[in-house]
Amino acid sequence: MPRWDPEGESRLREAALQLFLERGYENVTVAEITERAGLTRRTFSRYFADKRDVLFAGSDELPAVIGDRIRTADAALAPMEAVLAALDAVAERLADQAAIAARRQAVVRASPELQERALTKFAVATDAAADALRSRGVPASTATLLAQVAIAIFRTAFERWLNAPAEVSLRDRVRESAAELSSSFGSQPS
Amino acid sequence: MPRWDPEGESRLREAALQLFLERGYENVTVAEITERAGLTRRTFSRYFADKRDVLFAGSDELPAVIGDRIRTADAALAPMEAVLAALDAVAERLADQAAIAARRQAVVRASPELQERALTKFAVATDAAADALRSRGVPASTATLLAQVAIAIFRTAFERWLNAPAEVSLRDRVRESAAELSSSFGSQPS
DNA sequence: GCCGTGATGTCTCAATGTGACATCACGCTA
DNA sequence: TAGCGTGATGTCACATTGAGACATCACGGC
Repeated sequence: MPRWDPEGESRLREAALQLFLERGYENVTVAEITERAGLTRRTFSRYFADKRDVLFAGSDELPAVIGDRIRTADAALAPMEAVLAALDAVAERLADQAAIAARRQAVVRASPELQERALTKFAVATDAAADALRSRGVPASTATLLAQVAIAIFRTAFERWLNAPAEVSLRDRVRESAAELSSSFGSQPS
Repeated sequence: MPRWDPEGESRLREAALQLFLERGYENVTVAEITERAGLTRRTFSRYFADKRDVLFAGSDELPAVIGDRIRTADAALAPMEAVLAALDAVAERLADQAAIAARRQAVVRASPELQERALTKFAVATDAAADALRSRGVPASTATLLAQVAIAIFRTAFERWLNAPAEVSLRDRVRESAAELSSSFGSQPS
């Protein structure tokens, strides 16, 4: 491959992650990323919609996984049960990604712009879950509510897991968070 | 005021909302907004951090309201109860804003870029609620979880309310959504 | 051995966000 | 009443981004 390596996209992702870690997202220019990757600014735009997207490529499969699992879950399961089962599936997919996830999260945490994009990624997953719930017969706005709550549970679990990946599995963190929320509704003094 | 009316900011907001409704967010340029408002592009940047912000100005007080209410809620209330009480307060603040909110939501719904910013605004409210919960002694990650769920409840309630503002009050929609979620946890077959 | 296809480069432009500095109106003060 | 400082606005310039139009080059199939 004289003119270009076949890994243009992954080289761009890696170069971007490196530069972001070195100098911070806002202090890195697209031209610098492509320069390090040996490509051109125009080429960057062909792989990624915008500068932020270079960090989130690959996270587009999780929403599909969530939707599938919810749809194919045992029909006897209550909606929330089906959602939690789907989160288990996602947790297994991410089980070996702790290292990469931590590196990326460090970058995201330092940049409001990237946090904003991360929220849209969560929103895409939320929409996928909500759609799947509706196909199980859950009313539209109820489905959205449950989906949002599910993603909230997962985000909490994911964060706890990243803080100590070796101690408790992501899967167990999901169950822990769900149980915690459930008990917040159950024990209501007054 | 010969050279400039004192209402520069509000004129910009109104001009922007009009133009967005007329031609869609992406097809409107900052220069056009300022032109309609009788100002300059540079002045726009002094009022709003970026083009999206012109739609969300004024929504910065709600997080403070939420935080205050959670902090000042009866100390005997369970965390989730305190949060729901705070949502009641926000609901009352917005009770008479249905018309404006609907107009703005129409614009946001049509633009992914604006939806992204809307998510950030929700995130700010979430953070405020989480901080307040922590000051009540709720563990950090539990506080974040409950705050996210609270905002999810509110978003659901808000959407239902906008669909029929005259039928059920926003406050009652909040309670309705909360009860719905609670029962999703309560009735778990198998 | 040629050629189409696809990935990449080059050139160009509109739009955005921002820094530096000028300008103008207003209120205060002597 | 004149002058002055302050704050809001305008003017100019620049770096960066995202995208269209077109050229270029390598590879695989015929």
